[in-house]
Amino acid sequence: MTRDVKEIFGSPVGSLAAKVRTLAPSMTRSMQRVAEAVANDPAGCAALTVTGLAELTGTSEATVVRTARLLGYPGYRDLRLALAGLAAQQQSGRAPAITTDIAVDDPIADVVAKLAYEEQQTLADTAAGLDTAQLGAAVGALTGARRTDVYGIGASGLVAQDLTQKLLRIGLIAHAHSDPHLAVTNAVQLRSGDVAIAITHSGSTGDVIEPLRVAFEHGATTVAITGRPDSPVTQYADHVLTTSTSRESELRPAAMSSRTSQLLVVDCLFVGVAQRTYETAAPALAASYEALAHRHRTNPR
Amino acid sequence: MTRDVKEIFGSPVGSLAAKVRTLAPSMTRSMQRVAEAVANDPAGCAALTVTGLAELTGTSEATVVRTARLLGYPGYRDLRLALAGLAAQQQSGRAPAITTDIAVDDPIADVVAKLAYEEQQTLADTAAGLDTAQLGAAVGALTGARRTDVYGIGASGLVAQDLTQKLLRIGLIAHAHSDPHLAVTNAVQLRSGDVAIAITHSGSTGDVIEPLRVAFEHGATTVAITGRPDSPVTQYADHVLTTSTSRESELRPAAMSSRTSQLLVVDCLFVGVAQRTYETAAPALAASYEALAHRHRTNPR
DNA sequence: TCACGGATGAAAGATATTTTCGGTTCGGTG
DNA sequence: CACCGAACCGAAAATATCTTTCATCCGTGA
Repeated sequence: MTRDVKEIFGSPVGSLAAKVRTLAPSMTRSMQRVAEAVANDPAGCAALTVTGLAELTGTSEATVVRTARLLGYPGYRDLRLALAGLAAQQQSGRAPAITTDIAVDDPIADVVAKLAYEEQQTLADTAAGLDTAQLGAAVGALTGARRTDVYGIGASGLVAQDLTQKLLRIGLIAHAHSDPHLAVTNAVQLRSGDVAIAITHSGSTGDVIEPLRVAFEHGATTVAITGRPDSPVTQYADHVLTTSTSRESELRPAAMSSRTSQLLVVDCLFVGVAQRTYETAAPALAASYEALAHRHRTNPR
Repeated sequence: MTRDVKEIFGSPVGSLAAKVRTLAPSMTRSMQRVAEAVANDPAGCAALTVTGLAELTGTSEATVVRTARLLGYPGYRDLRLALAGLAAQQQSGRAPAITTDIAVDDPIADVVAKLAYEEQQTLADTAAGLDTAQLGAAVGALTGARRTDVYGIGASGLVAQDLTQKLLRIGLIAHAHSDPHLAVTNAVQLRSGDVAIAITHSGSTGDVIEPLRVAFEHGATTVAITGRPDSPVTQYADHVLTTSTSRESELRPAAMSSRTSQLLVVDCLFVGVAQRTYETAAPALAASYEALAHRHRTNPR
């Protein structure tokens, strides 16, 4: 046979349409119909069986197989796999382009995509902007602390609790305070060697600044986790950990991205401390996991 | 026009590895072997027939088909097509970034980078795996609810509180419960038209399942947010929202990524509800922002 | 130890793909 | 105009592949 059949299985599939055009002249009428269908709608054809494609093009299975052969595949099965790949590439090629704000009439799928994208963005920004020296210093302070108090209100209060839960798990003594009065009352107890952490996005939440100030004045090592590195809270902070602030919109208040950002910082603190106290932290983590096992119903299998 | 660009043939293609991770715990040993082979080498497996893959993994055809089913495909044939698509994407697109686990002696900068990367991964996986139909249904239920109760314990308890805070801000009546007894006591009060949401990564936390069951039996619409779509909690859930499970390591327990995942789902719920009740939600959001203004010290430049 | 329930694979059954083969069309030819 | 041959085409048989069923096996808990 003089025509040189080039093996394209495993080579870029993007040339399929071109190949169809090249080979079209040497095809019989029915084969052209099949080839055309395949070139026009790879994804759709990938979903069809030989019989289906034969019916769609008004031809027979044999013709479909012959066409597949002509296009360089061992049979229809392999053409179909290649089509699936092509379809996937086309799909992924289309950039989601989710740069716009979330709109009131966005379908739910868009909401998911946009939120996920924005939170990813927030994480990247936070990681990029985080001062590792400050972080390291904060970790150092936590590692040697006699006790640690964490202040946060509203959404930041949950982050404070999250940090506290984690620190407790590795054997540190930590408390979260969201009641301003109790926070101050406790802050008075702190002294050198203790750590106080304030979490506030705006950096100007009085109820959180106040206990930090008291802790600061009593000699505790103070840390601020805030999105505004020039805000009042930093005034009383030995170490400032900056969270990133992303675009906010009406349907996505700042609290949402700041929470993501704060949690990343908190996780970094936790892992940092766990590293430095690995000898005690690892068994403590294992133990707390163990202790909870019986609270879970037997796993179905 | 369908907005689900990730979907081909009804199954998300981009998240296969994530899906394997999510479902792995509920798989039998042999099925895990098959799933692992598929996740490790999509391209290679796409070239194999059922029999071939069965031999490769040392199992039987039946097991391969069962695994394909579990992964959400009608049969092996469709899994194979999806694999071909995945392979094409991987080959053409970016090489999948491989990160190592966080090690005890990683410098702090690496810790930040790895954590941020893994959380981003978790977000992407969650978004890809989230069933928008279920999400939409849950949003619909929340929108018309007389009242909403949210159950969560430990880290999930914080997520429950986060959701509650948000819903309250847009004028819904919502409560978070982390005390199992109080939760059940309150669940008894629920009736048709009310909504109960259980948040549990393992899906088998008895203290969270119990109130959901009670709510379910009293006619409330029930929602489960869990990383195990086949776990006991789903038994009493009208709508199941699946969070993704990422690789966990000693220094990065599962709780960390599950929290990220859960929060994304919660945010989606919130935004969804806010969209549908925009007329009342927007002013409510503005009002709550307004009310807090005086609690912040005047902002310095 | 035994009984039980789920996990597993061998083989039967169903479907899809490939091959075979004979009918049909079409252009050329006597 | 009748005939011939070659290529085209599709129905159906043959084969490969996938799916389902069912008996066995294995681990588990009493």
